[in-house]
Amino acid sequence: MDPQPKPRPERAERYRPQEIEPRWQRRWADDRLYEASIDPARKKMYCLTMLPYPSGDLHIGHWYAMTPSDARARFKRMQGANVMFPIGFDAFGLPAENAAIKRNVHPKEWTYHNIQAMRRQLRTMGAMWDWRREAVSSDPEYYRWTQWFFLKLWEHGLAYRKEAPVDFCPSCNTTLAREQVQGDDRHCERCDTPVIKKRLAQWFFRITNFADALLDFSKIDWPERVRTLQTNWIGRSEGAEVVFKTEAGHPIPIFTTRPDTLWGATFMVLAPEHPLVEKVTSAEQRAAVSEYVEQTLRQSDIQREAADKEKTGVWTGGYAINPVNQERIPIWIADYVLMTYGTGAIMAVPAHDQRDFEFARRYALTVRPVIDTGEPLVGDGAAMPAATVERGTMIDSGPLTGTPGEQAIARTVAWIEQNALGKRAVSYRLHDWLISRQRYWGAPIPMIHCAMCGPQPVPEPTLPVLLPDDIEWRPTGESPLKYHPTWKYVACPSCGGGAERETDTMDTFMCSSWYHYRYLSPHWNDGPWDPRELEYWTPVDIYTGGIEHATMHLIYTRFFTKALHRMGLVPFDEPMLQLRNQGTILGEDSEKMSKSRGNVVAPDKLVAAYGADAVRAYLMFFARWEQGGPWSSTGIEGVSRWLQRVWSLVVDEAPAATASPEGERALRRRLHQTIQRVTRDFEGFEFNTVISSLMELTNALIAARSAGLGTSAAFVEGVEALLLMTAPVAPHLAEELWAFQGK
RNA sequence: GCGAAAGUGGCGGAAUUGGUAGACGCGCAAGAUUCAGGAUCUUGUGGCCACAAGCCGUGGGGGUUCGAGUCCCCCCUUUCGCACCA
Repeated sequence: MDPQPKPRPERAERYRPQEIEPRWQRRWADDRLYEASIDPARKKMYCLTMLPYPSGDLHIGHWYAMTPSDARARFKRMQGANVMFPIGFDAFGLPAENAAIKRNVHPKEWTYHNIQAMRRQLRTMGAMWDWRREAVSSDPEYYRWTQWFFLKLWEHGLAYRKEAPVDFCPSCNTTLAREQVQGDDRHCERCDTPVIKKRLAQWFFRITNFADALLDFSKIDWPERVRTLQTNWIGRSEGAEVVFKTEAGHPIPIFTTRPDTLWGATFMVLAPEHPLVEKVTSAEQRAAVSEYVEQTLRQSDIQREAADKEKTGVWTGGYAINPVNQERIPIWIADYVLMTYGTGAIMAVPAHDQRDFEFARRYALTVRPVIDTGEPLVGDGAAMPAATVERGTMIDSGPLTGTPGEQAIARTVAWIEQNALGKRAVSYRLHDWLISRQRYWGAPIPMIHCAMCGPQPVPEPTLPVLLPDDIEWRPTGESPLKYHPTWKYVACPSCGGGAERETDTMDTFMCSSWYHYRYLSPHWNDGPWDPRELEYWTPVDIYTGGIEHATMHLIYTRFFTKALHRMGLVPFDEPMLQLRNQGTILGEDSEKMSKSRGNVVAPDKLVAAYGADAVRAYLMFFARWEQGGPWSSTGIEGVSRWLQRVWSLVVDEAPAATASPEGERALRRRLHQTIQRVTRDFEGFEFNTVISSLMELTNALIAARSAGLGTSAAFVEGVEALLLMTAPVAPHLAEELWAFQGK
C-alpha cells in the first residue's frame, strides 16, 4: 500500500446521489455487467424475486421485496458465483379489464403502458436485473407456451373439464366473478339481487394427484410458516371410506377418520347439494327439504362454515342401512356437511363427535356410546353432557367389541375390508385447481368444442391461440370472447366440421407458475425454454417474495414443476430450493399503507430526495426483513447520514498522521470482526445487522482517522473493505468512491 | 376453541454456544457553528439518586446454575395460522 495520499481527481466534494446514480446505472448497462451467461466453470446461482403485476406504479413494498434480494444477489456475485437475477411482468389479469370497462382503455394498451412506466422505475433501484431475460406473460411469445403446457397437462390426463358451481345472478342472468359478489348477503354488484350457485362446465388441473408429494418439504429449505400454511391447506386426513345404502339400495359412500365408531352411527347427514337428496326424500318431506336446500344455496361459504353457528337441518324422510350392523337409521340434510369435503355425506356418531352431538340434541336424535374412554358412562347416552372424542375401548360394537383404543381404528379398517364394506382411505381439503376464468385478459384455453368429437386440443403448431384485439365491452360477467362475432368459430381439428373455441381464459396463476423457466430464454421459439439454459440454471437457488402467496402461487408453482417432472420435462421436482419471505412495510402511522389513509410512501420521491442507495440501505436497516414494520421518515435520514459519512471518509483530507501500532491493531481487529459478521448476516438474510455492522466500522474508521491513523495501512485496508462490503447495499456510492480512489 | 411464534429503553431493534443487557439508528438534552431557522459536528441519554457510590432492571411469579434476556414450570398479553374438514 502506498502510504502517501493519492492526488485526488477534480470531483464534486459533496455526496450527490442524484448525480452519480443514473451515471452508474448507464455505465452498468453499457458494460452489460449484469447479463448472466452460462459458464460451466463457475458455480451458478439463480436468484429470483417474485415478478410484479404491472399496476402502473412501483410502490415501496416492491422496493422492500426487491432491493434486499438484489443486495443478497450482489453479495453472492461478489463471492464469485455466476448470478442471474431476472425480472419480468405478470401482465394478464383483472385490473386491466376493469380499466377497460371503467375508462374505456384497451387492456393491452393499459398493461403495456404501465409496463413501460414500471421498467423506468425498476431501473432506478440500481438492481442487477438481467434485462435481456425479461419476460412478459401477456406477450404471445410467452402465452404460446402457457397454452402449450395446458395441452401437455391435458395429454397426461392432468387437465379435465367438469361442472362446478359458480356465482350466478338470477336477475342479470349471468355468471359473476368472485369480485362482483358483494356484502354478507352476497348480492350482485349491479342489481343487488342475492346470487345463487350455478353449475358450469369448467377446466381443472389435477393438483390433488400431487397432494402427498406437495406435503413433502424434505428437499427444500422453505420457512416453517409457509410449510405449515401449505400443510394445513392440503389438509390430509386418514381414515376409511364405508359404503352405506339407502333403503332402495343406492350406495352412499362416507368418509370417516373414526371407523371405530361405526356402531355408534345413529343417523346420516347429506350435504344439501348431495345428488342423492332427490332420491331419498319422501313425499311428505319434499317441501321442507326443497326450502332448506334453496336457503343453503344462497349462503356464502363463510356463513355456512362459521363454526359457532347453530346447526340446522331437515329430515329427508328417508332411511339408510348401516352396513356393519344392518341398522336402519334416518337420513338428514344439514349445511354443516360440506359437499366439497370427503364424499359430501357423513355417518353421524353423536356420542363421539361434538358436531353430531349438538345436532342430535337439537333434533332429539339417539346418542349411543360405543367407545369406553374411562369416563363414567350413561347407558343410552341420553344424559351425556358432550361427545367424548378421545380414543378408547370399543363397546357395543358387534364382533369388534372389546378392541382396545390403540388398535381400534386399524382393526376396524381391516375388518371392513375383509367384509367388503369399505376400504382404507385418505381425504384432502385441497381441491383440484379450477383454472377457467370468464374473462378476456388472460391466455385463452387452447381447446375446441366439437359437437361430434367432444373437446379437442388446438394442434400445437397453430399455437398461440391469439387474443383478438377487437373486443366489445359488455357488462355481462361472461368472457367477452364469447360475444366476438367470429373469433370462436373454427373447424374441428379432428373431423373438420364446425366447432367452437373455448372462450374462457386461464387463471393468471397458471402464467406465473412457470415464469422462472421462461426467464431462461424469453424469445426461444422451439420450446418453452432453451434446454442448455435449463440445464445450467435451474432449479432456482433462492426465491424471495411475500408470504401472502403461500397457498396460491407457491403451491401452484410447486405443483407445476412436479407435473413437469412427472412428464419428463425437467429433471427435478421442486422449482425453488430456498425461499425467504419479507414482511410488510406499514405506513408511518403503523397502519397498512393505503391511498385513503394517505399514509403511502412513494419511492420515486424518496429517490429524488435521498438517492436509491439510501432507500435501499434504510429498507434493509429499519427492521428484521422477515418481519417488516412501520416506515419512518426520520429513520431514513439517519441512514442517509451514514452514507454521507462514508463519502467524507473517502473524500475528505485526513488530518496529520501519528504512528500508533496499537491503534492499527485494534482497527484491523474491528475490520475482521465486521467481515465475519457481514458475511454471516448476508448469508442469513439478516440485513439489519449487516448495516449496523457497517455503520460501526464506519464510525471506527472515522475515529481512527481523527486519531491520526488516516494514512496508515490498516486504515487504507479498512476503507477498501468497507467499500467492498457496502457495495451490495449501496452499489452506486461504492462504485463512485471506488473509482474516486483510482481502483 | 385448537396450534405456533413472540414479549428487551420514549421508538425501530442488537446481544454465536447460558458469561459486561440495551450494539446500531431514531428521538431527546446540552454545547459548537449560524443573524435566525434548517443542516452539520461534539458530548450525553434504561430506572431510582443532586452527583457519586450503590441499588433495581429484558411481560408477571417461581425454579435450575458460580452466572439466566437466553434453560425449566405456572400465569398474563400480543401477533399469526387453522377453525363445522367428518
